[in-house]
This record gives sequence, C-alpha cells and structure tokens, in this order.
Amino acid sequence: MADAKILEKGLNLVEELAQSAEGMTAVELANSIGIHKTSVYRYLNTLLNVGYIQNNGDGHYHLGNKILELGSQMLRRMPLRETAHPFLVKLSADTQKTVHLCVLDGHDVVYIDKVESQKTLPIMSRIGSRAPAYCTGVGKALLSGLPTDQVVSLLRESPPTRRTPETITDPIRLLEEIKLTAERGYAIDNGEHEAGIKCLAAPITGYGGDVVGAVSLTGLQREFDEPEEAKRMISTITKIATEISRALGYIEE
Amino acid sequence: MADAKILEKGLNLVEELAQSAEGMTAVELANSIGIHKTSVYRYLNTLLNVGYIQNNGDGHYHLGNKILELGSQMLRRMPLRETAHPFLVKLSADTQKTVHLCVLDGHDVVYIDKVESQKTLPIMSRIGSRAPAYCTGVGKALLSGLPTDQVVSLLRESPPTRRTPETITDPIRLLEEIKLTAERGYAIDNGEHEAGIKCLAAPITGYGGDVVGAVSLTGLQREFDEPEEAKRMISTITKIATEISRALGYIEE
DNA sequence: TATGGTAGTTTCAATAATTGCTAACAGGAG
DNA sequence: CTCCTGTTAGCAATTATTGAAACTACCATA
Repeated sequence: MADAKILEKGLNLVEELAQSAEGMTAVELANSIGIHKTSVYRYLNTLLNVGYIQNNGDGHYHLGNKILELGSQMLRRMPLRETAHPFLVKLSADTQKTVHLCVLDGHDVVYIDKVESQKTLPIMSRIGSRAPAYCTGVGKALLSGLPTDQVVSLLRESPPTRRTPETITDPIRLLEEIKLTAERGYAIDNGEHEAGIKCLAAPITGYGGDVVGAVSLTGLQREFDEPEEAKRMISTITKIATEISRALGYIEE
Repeated sequence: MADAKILEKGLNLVEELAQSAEGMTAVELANSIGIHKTSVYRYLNTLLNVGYIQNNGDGHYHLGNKILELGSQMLRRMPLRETAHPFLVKLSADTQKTVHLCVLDGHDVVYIDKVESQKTLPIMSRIGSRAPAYCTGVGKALLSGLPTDQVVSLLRESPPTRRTPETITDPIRLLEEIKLTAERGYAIDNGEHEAGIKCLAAPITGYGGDVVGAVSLTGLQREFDEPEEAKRMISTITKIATEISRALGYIEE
C-alpha cells in the first residue's frame, strides 16, 4: 500500500484551514502542521493556483471558493437529490417543517438536501454536514435497510456515545429500534441527537431495491405531541418516501 | 515561484473526477490525465484515505463526501451568510420569489445562499456555483461597489461574451449600466444571463464600507411586468439589503 | 476447464521532486 | 533607521515519486 505523502501533507493544510474560522498565516500553518515555513509557502502557492484556498490580502489564508464549486458539482450529479428535491419542497409545504434528505456514509449520515419551512426553526444543519447514524431519525431509517450483521459491525466500529438523556446507547436496544423501524417503515428520533428536537424519518428505496437515502421532518418535541397530527405527518412522510422511491425506479412487489 | 507539482497532479485527479458524471476508473483517469496507472492508484489511495474521493464498489471513483463537508464548513464560517440568511427568508416570503446571496470572486459571482419560494421556478442555480459578473444582476450590483478602473480591468481580463440576445457586450454600455446601478442602489438583469429570466439585485455594504455581497430576486420576465409590483419589489429588496448592511455593522452617513 | 480482459498491488532501480537552511526583499510600524 | 512579518530565491542533501513488468484476483466468455 504505497502512498502519495506529499499530496497528503498538502491536503492537511486544507484540513487545517477548514478548521480555523479566521484563516491562518503561513507561519501559523507551519507551526501547527509541523513542516518548514518555506514548504508551506510552496504548498500554499499551488493550492492558491488551483483555487482551493484564498488569500485575504493580509497574511491570512482560508478555504477557496473552488471547494464550494466542487461541492456544488457533486450535488448536481446526485440523481437521488435531483429526483427527490421537488418532493421535499412539497413535504415541507404540507407539514410546515424543515425537511432533510440524507445518505449513509460509513457510520454517519450526510445531509445532501434541506428545505426549510417558512417558520424556520433554529436547526443547525447544513448541506454537506454529518451526524452519527445511531442517534438520528434518518440514520435509523438508513440503517434499517442494511442486513443486521452490517449494522452490528458498524455499531461495533463506532460505539454509541450519549449525546442527550434520550440517546440510546445500548446496542441491543438500538438493534431492536432499527428492526422496529424496518417493520413499520419509519423512524423516530426522540431528542436522541439534540435535546428537545424530534424527527420523523422514512427510508427511500432505489432502483436496485436497496435503501439509498432517507427523508426526515424536524421540529420541536411539542410539535409532535398531538396524536392526530403526528399520525398525519407519519402518513405524509411515508407516502412521500414511497413516491420518491417510485420516481427512482423502485417497483414494490 | 516554486511549486508543489505533485500536489497539483493529485488535485488534477480531483478536478477530473469533478467533471465526470458517472465517476471514472483508475485507468480512465490515467489516460485522461496522462500519468502512469501505478501512480494514479497511489494518488487515489491517499485521496481515499482523506475522504476526498470515494469508491463505488465497482472500479469507479467519484468525489467524496469530505468535499461537501469542507464546503459546509466554509459556509458556516461566512459571517455574511450567517447574518443575511434570516433576511433572505423574509425576502423570499414577502415576494414569493427565489432569493440568492452572492459574493464576487474574480470575474465571477459565487452563489453562497439560496432560498426558494413555495412556487419554485426551474432555476438552475446551486450554492457554490458560479456565473459571470457582467451579465447577472448580482454581478452588476457587486461591480457597482468597485472603483471604475478595477471594473475596467476586470472587463478587459475577461471580455463579455453574448449569452442571450439581451446580453450587454459593449464595455462602454456596461460601465454606464454599472454606474447607474451605483446611483440608484439596485441592478436589473433583463434576461442577459438566461433568456426569459429577470433579476433584481441590490448590493450589501459591510462594516468597512465596501460592498461585500449582493442579494437578488429571480423570476420569469412577465412576473416583473406590472409597474406597481416591480416598484414594490425594488423597494423591498433595497430595504432588505440595507437591513443586512446594518446588521453587518455598516453605518450610513 | 481454459482463456482473456480488467482492477488492483508489488518490487525495484533510476529519476526527479521535496526539503530545509540561509539569505534577501518588500512593506508597515515604532 | 530599525525591527518585524510575509514572502520569495538559491542550493546541496535527502527523499519521494516514477514507470516498467510481473503478479494476484475476479469475472465473464468460449
């Protein structure tokens, strides 16, 4: 297993800059990464040329718009996102909640689309950001499409840690929860990721019959209190998820 | 001016993958970039480790979610975006149009936020994507904040090309248009970027007194036909732009 | 079973790039 | 004028990269 070490070092710079809010000077970078000042300038030079980073004018470097552009190209190339988007808009309009579209990536879910309702909640999620799968509604919906042994090994690789009083950290209970999700076709996050925030999520099945994504509704816990209203939302989100699956070419038996 | 050539080559891979819709195999990449197959595998290996690219399972590689994540971090670190977002939501609700927030990057505008109205138009814009400054409303709003000689040199570096019958390609007329924009405080794109699509845009002034961004309203041309309605939208968008400027710390004299 | 093509890995010596040092230049501040 | 910071230049020693060919593994085909 051979490596391109220099490439790795160069990308470490990008990583480091991504962490810093205000940008960093070349010397700060050199100290922080542990490579010679001169080399840092050389790396910065090529990264500037490619647009991955930008120079503030004073000595501070930060991420460049090229990265936004690459992300934008990625999103444009995602059939799931393209297909699902109109449905998400409709779902958000119907329920007056914030809607997310996610895929699984390792142990995490990645948010690849988001539609806010007019009455926006202070929800800190952004397209491209990540969250652990085991404690989110979308995560459990996505895991519910995997064979049990894969779920088990995912949970073993990154054991659940407590994030709120409601987080389910017991692997056995999590497996039961995921099984339940698979049976009824939707998942509930009862403030397990962020205290006071509740989600409903439903899996999306792709052409091949695999779960390829999940949609969710997010709101304050009390917004889901009324049983009739909750029932209506569950039926709405599962219906939309089914429609997206169909639009992706999945045919139910 | 020394370069880190290998870093550049490695990032070329990323670039190449960004272009391809369906992903590419290692051998395709080797042929397309012109480096040895073995080296491509080495590059791919480190890029995989850092998460910049992903492997489809079959031999196809494509961009990795890490790039989305970096983009997400960038957006989170943009004070302009954070400050402006609630205003954009309000603007979209008030006007029932799609709202964009942009900054200038070289000759282009970069979309850094977007809020869709319920009745969404088929507008192909995405956060992170780019468009030429000279033929967009936001572009003209942003250019209107620059000293004339800088605008001139920007136009000289990348001369306007015709995109629609309405595109203004004469530099003299463009300069007049930008001057007009500066005087009245808003810009109009009359289908100069995409035929049939009209925009209103207003510049946002930051703490230092410089134009740091621009907001826009986008719609079909006929949606702006009625004079009273157009007047109302102009007053709404300039008011919101002023509010955002104030929220950024700009104090009018 | 044999066969051929493709994906991916490994080894190794020649080559070419990176490294880190010192030094130097430019610009701003005291 | 001098100090400090950001940045670039030159150069010898070190180190990583390169590319070829051979090799494994896998899938489909004959």
